[in-house]
Amino acid sequence: MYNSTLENAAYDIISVFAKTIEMFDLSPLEARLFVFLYLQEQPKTLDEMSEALGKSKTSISTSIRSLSDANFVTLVWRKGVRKDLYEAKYPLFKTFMNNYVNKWIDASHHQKDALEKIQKELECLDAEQPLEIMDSLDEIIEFHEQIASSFHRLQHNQNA
Amino acid sequence: MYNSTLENAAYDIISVFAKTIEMFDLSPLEARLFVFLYLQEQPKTLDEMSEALGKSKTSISTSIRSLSDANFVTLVWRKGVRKDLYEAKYPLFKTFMNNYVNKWIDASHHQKDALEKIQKELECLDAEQPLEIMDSLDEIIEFHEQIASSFHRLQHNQNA
DNA sequence: TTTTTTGTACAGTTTAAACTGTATAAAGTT
DNA sequence: AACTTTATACAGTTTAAACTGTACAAAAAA
Repeated sequence: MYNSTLENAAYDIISVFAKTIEMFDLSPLEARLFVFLYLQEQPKTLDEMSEALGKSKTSISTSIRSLSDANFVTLVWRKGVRKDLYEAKYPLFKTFMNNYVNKWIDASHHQKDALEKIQKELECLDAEQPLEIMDSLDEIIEFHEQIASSFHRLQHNQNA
Repeated sequence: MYNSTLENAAYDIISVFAKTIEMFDLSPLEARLFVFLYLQEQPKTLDEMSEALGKSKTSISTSIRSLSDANFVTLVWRKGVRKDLYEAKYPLFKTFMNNYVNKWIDASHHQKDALEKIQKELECLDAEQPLEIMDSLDEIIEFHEQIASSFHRLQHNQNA
């Protein structure tokens, strides 16, 4: 009875916290998986995660790979243990916020470049008549600069 | 030929810019729709948007409603015109960043409340043995506080 | 080398999201 | 009041995402 309440609490924490983690652009399973690992004392194997979350091993494998690629979890070696062991990266805030902010900055730079390329092509056209679209394009490019600089600032303030 | 190049440019701008707008949690159609309106001088009707984007009127109707609910577009009245006319909200950055930051702040507060409720319930249990999960829960709650305060700061710095 | 263990590729299934077309209610026009 | 016009509710279809199970390749154990 006591344990059951405790397990319920763990389950509730996973459910709530996973919702937050999803906001960092992780799929529901990736989010649950990360949170599960975060709450565990010891690194876990694919089979343990599969068992604990009630999902197929394949599903866990693909999800844990995404998490690993994004650097939210790390593979851990233990002598004598053949299976892959994964654990959640620490600390929470730095790990997620850095990743997230970088994604925004990279994306806004990339998009801005694409827009400036279009802008150059438009300038090469008949420059006589003033094109309203050029003004919009300026605004849109500035919008991307504002995004980049905002998230840049967020990254700096992060430790404050 | 000239017009065609210009139209291509407009199409490219819509495609690129819409990708950015999608990052603010808008669906692909919602994003294209907003960008289309943004590039137009005059407010547009459902039929015009449907025609321009090659989507059904129903689809436009539901998407424009979402945009309107989120305050990214506004209904405009013109005397003599019976159809609903929509235009994009200005300015870009303020409109989207405010909305986005508020979504994060609201969500992190809401999630934090849910976690603190779980925390209280856990405290009411047998408080004798130190539960590791309580420590994790503290960290997780702090994580939510850090999210809220970061985005709060982002909102303030926004005008700088 | 043969056998076992472990992670992942791949094909197929289930589930959910996006979209369409018809029907209808509400409002405008005659 | 009868007739149009316009937006949306709803049911059904298409498209994409999530997930599963079998099969297999790489590595370890025998």
